[in-house]
Amino acid sequence: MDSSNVVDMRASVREAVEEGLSYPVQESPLDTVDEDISQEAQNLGSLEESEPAEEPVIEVPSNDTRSFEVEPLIQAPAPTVSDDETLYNRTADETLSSSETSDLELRNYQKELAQPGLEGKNIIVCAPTGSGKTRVALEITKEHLDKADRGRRKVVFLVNQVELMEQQLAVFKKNLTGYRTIGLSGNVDTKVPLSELLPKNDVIVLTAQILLDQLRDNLLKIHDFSLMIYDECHHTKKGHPYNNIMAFYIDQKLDSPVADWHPSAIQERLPQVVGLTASLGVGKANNNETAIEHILKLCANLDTEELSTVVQHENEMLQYVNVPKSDIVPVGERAMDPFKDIITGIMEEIENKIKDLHGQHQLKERSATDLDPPADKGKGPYTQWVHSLKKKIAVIDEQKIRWSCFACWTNLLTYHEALLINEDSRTIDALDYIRSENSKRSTHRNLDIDNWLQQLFQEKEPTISEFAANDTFKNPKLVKLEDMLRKAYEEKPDSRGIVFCKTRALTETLKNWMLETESLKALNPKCLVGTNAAVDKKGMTSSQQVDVLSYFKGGKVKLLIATSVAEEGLDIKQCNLVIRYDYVTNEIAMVQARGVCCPRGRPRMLWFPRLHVHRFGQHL
DNA sequence: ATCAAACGGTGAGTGCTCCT
DNA sequence: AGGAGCACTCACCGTTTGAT
Repeated sequence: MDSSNVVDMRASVREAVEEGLSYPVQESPLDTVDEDISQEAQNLGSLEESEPAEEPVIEVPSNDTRSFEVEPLIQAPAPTVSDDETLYNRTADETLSSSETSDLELRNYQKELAQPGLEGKNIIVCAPTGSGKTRVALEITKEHLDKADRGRRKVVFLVNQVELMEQQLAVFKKNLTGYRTIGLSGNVDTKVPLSELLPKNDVIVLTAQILLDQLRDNLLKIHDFSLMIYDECHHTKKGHPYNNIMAFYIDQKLDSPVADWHPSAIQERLPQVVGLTASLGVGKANNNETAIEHILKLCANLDTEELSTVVQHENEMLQYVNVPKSDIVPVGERAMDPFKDIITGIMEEIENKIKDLHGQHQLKERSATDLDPPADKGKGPYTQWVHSLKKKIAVIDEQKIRWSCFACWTNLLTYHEALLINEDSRTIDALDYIRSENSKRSTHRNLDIDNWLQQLFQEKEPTISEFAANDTFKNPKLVKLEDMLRKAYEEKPDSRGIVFCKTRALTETLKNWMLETESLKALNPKCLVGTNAAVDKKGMTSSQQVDVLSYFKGGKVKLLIATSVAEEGLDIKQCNLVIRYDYVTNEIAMVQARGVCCPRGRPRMLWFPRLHVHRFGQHL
């Protein structure tokens, strides 16, 4: 299907929803949200929280749709065996404890969440991570399957990551006795196509892409399933596989005449759709209208009748859900940064050289302004400029000048990257980076320029080295980080922590820094990054990931330094300290990461938001 | 087992238009 | 002139698939 079709479809359904043709989604309760949202907008982070939990609970008497505040209304009293949702651990005692929970009754608030789903409605279950959404989904699945003859009903549980598939499959297998459950993902090496597995199983746990491929190839139809559950359903938008799958659903729905849009008639042909999420998010919205629109869009995409949130038993839920203490720690930049000054000097010389070379070659009318770099090196605009410069150099005809310019350019890029490293990490890391890049550089063309460039650096190298070793110019961010980590682990030596940062390279330099720092060495920090990048680009293989995680659980590694890979889905029970190292993403990740910690001890979120850093600098 | 390619989401920055 | 809003590009991260 053409993607423009998808969009149109979506729009028309949305209109239908809004006009009340199919399901009247009441907007009025949203009014109660207004204050909260505008308040958030003023919040500096403004990501601090975005609880869609405050969304309308349609058809539930909702005179008091309250939000779960991030601010700890109640300090979590730390139940001993926490939630059954986190079954990532597969050690013996963990499995034991989870099997114990399997027979437990649903908690009241979970019953509340499940209720509309049990009635067969299309719902989105919206509750914080750790509240046991999977348990709710299980209950709905069970009820759904129990109601019909064996084999007549098929449930598909969709996830967006391979590891989640394994996690959820384990939960379903353990708790859904009497039914046949199977899991499938791109990583599972099976020659049996999904369409053949389907008749032999009652519940299938899938990564979304698999189902999407089958639908596209016409091997499966939406009505082959009677219940679809979307884990982390806030992804159901734009071109995400979830949304593409729902496009098939909506296709089928629109195929039938409007007169047939009677709930019971629809149920005959279409599966029930259940979404699970901690937070629907508000997209790029920065005001109420667009926020509401975003949420309505998601609801339309998932053909949702009702948003299920906890209202009546909120207090009970708060006992179980982890409400971490969250701090924002403003940190200034280095008061004096000789490294930056020296490197900036070198870069200016190179920039001028490029201008010269370019001038020799280029015709007059080529505007020289293109070659004027932004004043602030080591910042975003400069990144843009450097990369656009590459294109300009590439079109120089004369080979020798092009080569020379290119040599200058690669140096410039290296220095720029080094400044970025210096910003978030140690000067020595930045210096090492320059050194290693320099050693990689080929000089086989024997250009004068290479010597010139090398000399430029070598002249300054001893001075830089000296500064790098000088404690006076330490990065304040690192000083603060060390301080916090040291205190946290002194207070509770058996803590586990995660530091989130933006790039893979930064995870590496932070790890090295910790290993070379006396007070942090003992934590034995390890990096956790995604599997996509090749190993030589600081990527990891999935087996390495598993290793690191098991070390972390076992306590051999007490601190993880991770990119966004650890944000979603990975439930790491023991973790009670989360630090976002100058890394602010979006409100969903925020809510997710909050859920990563367990309620034991005193979980904390600590931010180093860039915004604050800047503000602070100005005020000083 | 490993890698690259294709694809999608996100944030940040740029340049354009429109409005005040 | 200056700001808001929008579409666009880029870099980065993630996933899956398929080839080696």
